[in-house]
Amino acid sequence: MDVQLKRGLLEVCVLAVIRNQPSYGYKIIKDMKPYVEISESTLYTILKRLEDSDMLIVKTVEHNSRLRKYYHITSRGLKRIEEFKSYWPDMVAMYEFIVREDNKQ
Amino acid sequence: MDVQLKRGLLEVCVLAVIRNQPSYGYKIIKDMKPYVEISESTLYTILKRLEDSDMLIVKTVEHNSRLRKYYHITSRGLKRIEEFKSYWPDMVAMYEFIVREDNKQ
DNA sequence: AATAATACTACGTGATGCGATGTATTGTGT
DNA sequence: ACACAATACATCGCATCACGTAGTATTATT
Repeated sequence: MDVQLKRGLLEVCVLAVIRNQPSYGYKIIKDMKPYVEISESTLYTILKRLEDSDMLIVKTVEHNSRLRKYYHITSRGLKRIEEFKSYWPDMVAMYEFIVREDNKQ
Repeated sequence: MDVQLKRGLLEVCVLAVIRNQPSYGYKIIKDMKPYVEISESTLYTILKRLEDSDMLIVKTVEHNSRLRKYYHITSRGLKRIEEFKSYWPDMVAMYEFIVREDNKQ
C-alpha cells in the first residue's frame, strides 16, 4: 500500500491499540501487523512523537529483568482519536468524489 | 480537516477530474472546491508533479487572447486512479481497526 | 477608477513513514 | 555448547507532499 495514504492514519491506529489496555512497543506491533502494515522504525518514531505531544505517557516496568516501556493513553490521545473519527467522513467524501468522477459517461 | 490525511488523495482527485474532460487549473479548482478542500498553491504543485511523472500532458490553448493550459490524462494517470481504488479497502481496514479497538470493552 | 475574477508560477517549511543500522537479552532447537 | 530466532527498543537521514505566502498579468464588473 502507498506510503502517502497511511499518513496520519498509523498514528491513530497506535493510539487506538493502547486505548483500553496500556501496551509496549513489541506487543503493539504484533497486535497491529495482522490488520495494519507498519514497520518497527515507524512505530517507535510514532511512539516518541505521541509522547512528545502528550498523547500518551510512558511507564517503564521491569519484566524478566528487562525493561519494558508501557504506553498509557492520555486525554489528549483520546481526543485525537475522536478528532480523527470526525474527519473520516471527509476522506470517504474524497473517495466518493474520485469514483463519481471516474464513472462519468 | 487534517493535512496529513489528505496525502495522496488530492492527487487522485485531480486526476479523476480531468479523466473524462481535459480541464485547466482554474476550472479544476472550481469543480473540486464544493467536495474537496484544496488550495490554489496545492493544485498547481500537484499539476506540475503529475506532469513530471507523465500522469498527464499539457496542451496550451489561447482563450480570449490569454493562454490556458489544458491538462489531459495519460494512461499512467488512469493507472494511478485504478491503483488508488485498489488501495482504498486497506484504508477502510485501518479505519475499522481504529473503531474496533476504540470500542473494546 | 477601483475591485473582483481569471489564470498561472515560485519558494520555503513542516510533517511523517520508512529503510538501514545498531544494541542487548532471553528462549529454543540440535 | 552453539547457532539462531524471538524479544525489546533506539537513531539517522531521506523522500514525499500539502500549504502559506507572495507575485505576475489580463479581463470583467461596478
